[in-house]
Amino acid sequence: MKSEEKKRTRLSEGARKKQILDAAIKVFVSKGFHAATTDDIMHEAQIGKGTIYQHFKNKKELFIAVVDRGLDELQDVILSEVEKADDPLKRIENAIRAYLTFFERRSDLIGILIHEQSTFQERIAKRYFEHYYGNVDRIKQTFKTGIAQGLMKKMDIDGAISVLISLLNGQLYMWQIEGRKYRLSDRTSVLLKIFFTGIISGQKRKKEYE
Amino acid sequence: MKSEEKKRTRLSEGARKKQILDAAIKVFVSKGFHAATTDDIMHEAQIGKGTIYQHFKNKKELFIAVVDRGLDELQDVILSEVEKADDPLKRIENAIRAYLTFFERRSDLIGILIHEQSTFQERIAKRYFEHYYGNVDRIKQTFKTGIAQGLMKKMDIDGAISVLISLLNGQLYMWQIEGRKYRLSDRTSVLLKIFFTGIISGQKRKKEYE
DNA sequence: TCACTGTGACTGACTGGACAGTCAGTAATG
DNA sequence: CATTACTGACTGTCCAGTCAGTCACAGTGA
Repeated sequence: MKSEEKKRTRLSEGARKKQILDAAIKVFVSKGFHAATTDDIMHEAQIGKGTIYQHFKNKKELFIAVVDRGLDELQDVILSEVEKADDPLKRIENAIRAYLTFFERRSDLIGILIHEQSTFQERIAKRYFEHYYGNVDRIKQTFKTGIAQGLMKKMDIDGAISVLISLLNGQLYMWQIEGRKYRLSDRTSVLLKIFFTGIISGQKRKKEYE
Repeated sequence: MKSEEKKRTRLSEGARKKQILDAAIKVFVSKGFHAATTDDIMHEAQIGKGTIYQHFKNKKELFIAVVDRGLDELQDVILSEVEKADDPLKRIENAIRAYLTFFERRSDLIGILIHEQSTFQERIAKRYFEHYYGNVDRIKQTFKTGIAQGLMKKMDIDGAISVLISLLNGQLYMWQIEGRKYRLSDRTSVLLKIFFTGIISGQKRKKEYE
């Protein structure tokens, strides 16, 4: 344990930043924002502490950068899946599937995203919603089309989208705190069924709520 | 500002504990767990720092006690509302309304609950679910009855409950990070409508998902 | 009714440890 | 050789938790 090579290397801006982000997400995931120390991150990345501060103003900015990278990835995946269909219902279905599949693969991001919002509320909310509403506007358009085509009920669109997003976020949330003991994507079918057709059976009682 | 009375008083176990919890929730709400210091809490409660440690092992235990008190309140409210109806659909409706109304009134608890789970995951999850599943078992029974009576579709009950809980938690979550700019209970009607009857209009497309 | 006293609830200045961020020095690279 | 990316020991700050001392109050007996 003594003959440590101290191979100091120089890297391009981008490569070094990626190296730090990769190390940072590992550490943030395993320890959480507050318990994670910059020393942990520097060891994980096998670089000096000062190097971190050449690329990121402080620990918080580094954390935000980690989150941003994740949100960008998510947005890309959803957009590309949604575009594979024209039918509004299929588009919504694709978005839901893409969302759950993405986080099944990148479950490390869940804790990070949840944590971010609870800790940095004000400052982050805005940026988060820029990301978010980029997608929301598209979803809204899809709903309008669906209603115009008579495929969906006339409804409070903002409310319905809020319900959908809540549903998806809530699913991540529960999956996470229950210890991910089932496959997230196994919930897709109940989720779709309920969101599309509800839980009530038969027309009579339905009328009360429509 | 100099002639401060230092009225040292003695209180019963219960009264002192309540005093500390009341001060603690204020401070935790306004600053968050990490930024809140025991000094803040002691000033808010107008007691000495040591007194806190006579009643709570450490800052974390104090935080958990704050959360516990909130969860107990919630459980009481929901139970009493649910029991006002016999019809399974009405029971579910009552639970949903009670949940949203409760948090509209006690919105301070939302941030606390969200934060808790993201920060203390493992340790807390168990206790949280003890609380939670106390209600979940009851909900499950209600679903079974509803299905037996032919009011609800035959479905994956665990999945459906998970969807409902996700939906509700997700709503709190979004309401919170969007800055509570609408009335939470204004979402009740869309939420009920979708959960009970879905978004699809007309029988044809519905069949694909039922 | 009052004075005295023992108990333990209460206090807050202090301590020890942790950790973010700095900066003087080191060495890789052109 | 000059430049500058890189390093990590060091510093200043912050704060949870402690504990030696203080004082409110109940109990006791005169």
